Amino acid sequence: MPVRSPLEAAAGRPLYEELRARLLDGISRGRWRAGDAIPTEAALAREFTVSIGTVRKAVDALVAGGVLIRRQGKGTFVALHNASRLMFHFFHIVPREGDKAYPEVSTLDFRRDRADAGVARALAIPQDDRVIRIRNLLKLSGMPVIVDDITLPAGLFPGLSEKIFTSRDNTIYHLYQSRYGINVLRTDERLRAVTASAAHAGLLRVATGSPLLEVRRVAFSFRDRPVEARTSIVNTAAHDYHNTFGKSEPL
Amino acid sequence: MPVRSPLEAAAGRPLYEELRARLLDGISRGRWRAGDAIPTEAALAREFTVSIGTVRKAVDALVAGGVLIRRQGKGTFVALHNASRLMFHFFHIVPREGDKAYPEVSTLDFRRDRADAGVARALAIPQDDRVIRIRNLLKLSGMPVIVDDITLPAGLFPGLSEKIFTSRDNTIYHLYQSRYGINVLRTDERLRAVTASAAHAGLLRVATGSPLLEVRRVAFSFRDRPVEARTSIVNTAAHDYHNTFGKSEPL
DNA sequence: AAGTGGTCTAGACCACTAG
DNA sequence: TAGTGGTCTAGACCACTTC
Repeated sequence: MPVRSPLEAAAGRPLYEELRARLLDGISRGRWRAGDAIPTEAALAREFTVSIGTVRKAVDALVAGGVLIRRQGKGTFVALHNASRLMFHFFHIVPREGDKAYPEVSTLDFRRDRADAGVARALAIPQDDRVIRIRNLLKLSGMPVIVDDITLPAGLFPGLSEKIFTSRDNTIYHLYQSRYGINVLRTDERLRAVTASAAHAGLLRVATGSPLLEVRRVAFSFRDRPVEARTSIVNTAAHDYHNTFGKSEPL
Repeated sequence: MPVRSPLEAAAGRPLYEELRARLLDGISRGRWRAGDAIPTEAALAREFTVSIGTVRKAVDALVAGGVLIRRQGKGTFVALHNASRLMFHFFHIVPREGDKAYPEVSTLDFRRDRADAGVARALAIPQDDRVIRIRNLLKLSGMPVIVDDITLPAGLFPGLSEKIFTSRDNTIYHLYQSRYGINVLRTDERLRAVTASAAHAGLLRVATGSPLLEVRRVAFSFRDRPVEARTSIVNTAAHDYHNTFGKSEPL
């Protein structure tokens, strides 16, 4: 008799949907951690008493959502936030001419604070809850282009210090994932044009009042839980915010 | 003996990939037009001598790409550009507070011209090729918010006149599709912050030099053929460019 | 009742990875 | 060689739409 109850045809829900939810639950509860292999398709079929075709359909959905990664001949793994995945999915600033480049990040400020109304709403936490605020300067090809102001709910990142934050050998989202088990699956961004404040103008080496691009981003993890709020101020003199919609359909 | 040759296992390509390409080809060549039903899954399986499962996998891919739409009990149809699809996929300007609203469009200018270097590159046509230029003003809740400058390759839109353009009863992309068989499947957008020119300032009722958001979009049809270049100037005083990345994974 | 897409099964065989 | 995911088949049954 299996430890887990076999899937039940819960309320008209397809079996593969139910299985997908169970797998996602297993990941978010830590049964499998980022980088781990989940059981083989045959093993999952046995465990949940469904056919392999149904397992594949459930796994397909999670692969499409960026939660799992298949490697033929090796297994199916919980997605890791590596640098290239981040660049591809969540970093949208590119040179107007030339190729996409990796930013060089320096941390200007790291402090603990209380959530103001705006941040509290974005992160779905009570006002005055503890948060961590970080200011980063991002350079592209040596030129300062982006000022990031990041706000994290302190409760989700226990023990996070400036030293840990700045000594990471990888991206920020990788740190969230490897140290705190927080996988960023989705982001929501709102953009507007603003004029440079004196502080931003100084950091980005433009005149006060210059037009800059403001990107307000909220990052979400499993169950659409907000885990980071970020405001980026971008000098778009030589860079664009770039984006495509719809899949390319190679014939 | 079928009119079309049955699928051949072309060069290590999966059958469903080959079938997907054939279906896309049939659509882009007019075998089925927008709004038409394609043959039933059983009929396609017979025609191409594959199993229904393989047909479903090919159709799945085209549904995911927005080319086809399934309707249970009725059939599978070539996607139509209706207003809600457009709003959802290709219109990203939303009020900072409140719900997404449909824009009210008025055409300020309509003329024939020759492609300059920038437009020629964006549309992949020779410089000095004939193009159609259109300027639209978009109002949201009665306020002028966006100035659109649209450039179309004239060769793709024979006989398009200001009267036809402005008397349409639906969206612009719907006109492309219903009158010229051009389905917009993908867009590529680049954003930057600019300062308002005198002309834009007047149209958008802001001060000259105000920060505005510039969106440069190229729209692509089948085979990644560019069919429209558009520069939008947006007053982001009360509106945002809004965008999400990654799928939401409801548990 | 007939026809459509939607779900699910059980299994065969292939392509890739590792020891 | 053994084990993994990837492709493909043939069919059963269900849910929805239309007549």
